[in-house]
Amino acid sequence: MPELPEVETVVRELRAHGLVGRTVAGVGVAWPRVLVGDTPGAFTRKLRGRRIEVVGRRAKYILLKFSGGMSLAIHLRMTGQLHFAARAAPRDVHETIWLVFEDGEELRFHDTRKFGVWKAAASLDALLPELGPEPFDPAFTVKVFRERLSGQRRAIKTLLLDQAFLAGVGNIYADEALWDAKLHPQRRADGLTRAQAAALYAAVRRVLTAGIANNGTSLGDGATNFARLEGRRGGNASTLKVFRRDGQPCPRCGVELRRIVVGQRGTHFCPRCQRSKTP
DNA sequence: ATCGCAGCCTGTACGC
DNA sequence: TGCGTACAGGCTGCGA
Repeated sequence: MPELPEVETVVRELRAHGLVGRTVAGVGVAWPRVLVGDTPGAFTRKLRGRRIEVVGRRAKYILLKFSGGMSLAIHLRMTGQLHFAARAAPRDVHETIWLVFEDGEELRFHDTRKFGVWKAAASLDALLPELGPEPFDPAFTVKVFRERLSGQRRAIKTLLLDQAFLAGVGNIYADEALWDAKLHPQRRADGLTRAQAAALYAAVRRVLTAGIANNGTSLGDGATNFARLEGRRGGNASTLKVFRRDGQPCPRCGVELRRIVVGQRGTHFCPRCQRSKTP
């Protein structure tokens, strides 16, 4: 569920809570598969005794850099949530892994669907898959975006969701950006005009910026929705124009919004504003 | 290169 | 109310 704005929100809150400077005294693992490729023992040996020096983000990964050149990547996937707790506080059944700090507090990972992943390694290359540019990297200009689009025959929405093409965009913000740019989700990516590519570039940044400003998007109120640190909810849902609003009127033209499937993902758009599949 | 599908899990919403 | 089914914001691996 979490996309770039949601992960960025969590990262900022981790910093604000004072995660930097903590030293790992131990690791608790209730669901070993969260570690993918490491046993709990091997994982613990990588982190124990190390101090957290930097808390950052790359794509949808939370990155913790530790003393001695070790890094930890956390991917929240669909339902991952982080929260701090006193060591003695009771554990929820959905808590799959936690760091124990020397000060007695714990950073706990609550993950209902258990898709989330924690991975530790000395190099970022070993930690992260191939990832496209960060949408807010100054080097990621509209020119770069256009160059990356060329030769891409896939549907534009599929491309926006491809983390190797562009990092951080997920289903919500892809739909919102395409509506903003007035582009049909199934348009062939290399068929966009110069102006359309520029509009999409701006739209992606605009919807992500709004998402961050509103601390992410939380929908509904079940246990499977995005929550910020400590279970707080993001406020961006009220700004969404099309996502999961099929059947309701388009905020721009009033026509009923529709839902289709593109690349096996639910896709929401306005059949009037976002018209042609082909230029 | 690109596509579709299964799989990883559990909770929620909806139809009957 | 209960039960079955579809669906979910992510990603990977596989075969075609």
